[in-house]
Amino acid sequence: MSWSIAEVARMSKVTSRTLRHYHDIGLLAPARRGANGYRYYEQPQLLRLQEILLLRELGLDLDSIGQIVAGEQDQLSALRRHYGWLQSERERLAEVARTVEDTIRKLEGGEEMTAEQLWNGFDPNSEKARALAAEAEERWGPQVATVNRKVAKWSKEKWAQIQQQYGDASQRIAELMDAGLPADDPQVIEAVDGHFQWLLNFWTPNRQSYAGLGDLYADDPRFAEQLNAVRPGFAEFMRHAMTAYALVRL
Amino acid sequence: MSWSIAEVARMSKVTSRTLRHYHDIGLLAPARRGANGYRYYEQPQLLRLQEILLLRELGLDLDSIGQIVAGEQDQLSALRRHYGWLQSERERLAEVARTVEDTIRKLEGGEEMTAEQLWNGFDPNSEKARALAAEAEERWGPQVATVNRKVAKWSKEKWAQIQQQYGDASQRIAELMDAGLPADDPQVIEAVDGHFQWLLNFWTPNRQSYAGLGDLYADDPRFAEQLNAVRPGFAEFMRHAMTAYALVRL
DNA sequence: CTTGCAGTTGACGTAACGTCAACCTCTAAC
DNA sequence: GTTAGAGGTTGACGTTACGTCAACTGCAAG
Repeated sequence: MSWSIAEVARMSKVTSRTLRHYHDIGLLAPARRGANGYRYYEQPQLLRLQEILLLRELGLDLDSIGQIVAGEQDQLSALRRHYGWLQSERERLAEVARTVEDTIRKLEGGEEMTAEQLWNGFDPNSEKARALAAEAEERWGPQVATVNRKVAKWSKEKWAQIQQQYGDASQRIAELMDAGLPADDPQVIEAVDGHFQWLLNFWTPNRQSYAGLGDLYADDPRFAEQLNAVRPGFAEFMRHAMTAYALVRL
Repeated sequence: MSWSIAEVARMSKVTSRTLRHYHDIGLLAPARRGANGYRYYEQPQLLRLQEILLLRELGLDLDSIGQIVAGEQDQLSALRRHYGWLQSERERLAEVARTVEDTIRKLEGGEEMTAEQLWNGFDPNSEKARALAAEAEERWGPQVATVNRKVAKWSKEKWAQIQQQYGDASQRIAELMDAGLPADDPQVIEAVDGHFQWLLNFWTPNRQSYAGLGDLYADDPRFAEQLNAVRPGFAEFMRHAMTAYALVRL
């Protein structure tokens, strides 16, 4: 039993380009090649591929992976080394983040906040956020209260991250809108998934509620104002895009 | 007043190649070019360079930096976005590290520890480490006790990181030894700096004590055994290299 | 026989430079 | 006046892990 490159790609959720690349760098050669040059893989190659992908998920580079699967390096010591690297990299990022934070504070001291800096409006302590939260609690009940309690405990780091996640998602969607794509274009749907993933930080929508949130975005002037600050007409575009997303994916 | 590319490079601690690169990508053009094609920079360029380097230290990519110094993007919102990215990247690494940790534990369950996995021998709870610590305390007194108390509080992440720092440093030195370089070669000295930096996690040596440690490495059979496991003759090489380092740098 | 999907081999692009190579220019010493 | 040495120039390749064409071939179905 042997499989073609596309079959292997589908089975292992990698692209055929990746498999060709692995062949090029000698990480995973196919079992044989057809007279036409096609690559054919068999059981042992699949097992090796699984091993490779497992190590890849751990963040190891292909070179190290190659040494490990070839038995040239001890897997355990390679992982220990990698673990140490991960820790120091993490610490480095933490230090950089601290410096960035200090810089932001210094800049904030001198400058007033501009509208752009408030583009997302999701500061949990803002008037607007509090008003929305109270209203939401009244309209949707105790679930919202749970969310409110959850997010109140988030650190400023987590807030910054989620804020940026939202910013990135709407930015991507807005760019597709700029490109003239319709709101139900597959690319737009895919980009809306970024918004959906972001929303999962707060609650888990279903088809109805996600589309409903889209309506709220366009109908509630406070939301609409936020969104249209990104691009004129963005709120309406989001409504359609979210509805399309809900239909296709939820 | 104008400066040549090498002068600017020295003043700002970047390479001239970097300055040429920044010119190529339009991030920092020189004030003028001589008839011979030489780049000449003046005050405004230096200021702009300082700004660029400051942002670079914060981990921003050159593209974003370009937009900021060109005034096309708000510095504050760019930094906020970057801060969010740093946090999510940090969290991603933490998750990967956890997975790696789990994998290591699984592997450890099945396999015996090999000599290679113990190459550094710096597990603080090992017999060997305890014996050395007790002896050191007897020989060098209360300073060692302080260090012992300090390291006892380190987390396993920190230990892994420091362990790997040591492993990397000795690996680099050993490779230079393989290449046949003498122990006082500038490249070796530079590599020994990695060992010195690692040692700073424990205590701060001076010229005498660092060279003394080198002697200990070669003379004390317990240390020598560790080191010679990396490469035969490595302990003796380290003694010379550390002595050379102490003379040149300390 | 055509259509269309799936396969092939290049080759370029990505980030931020490091590191040659081959050649030119300046400065100071002999 | 020459020469050595430091410093300048423009390419161009290498790094990571593929994505993304482009141009072409193979194979099965209508």
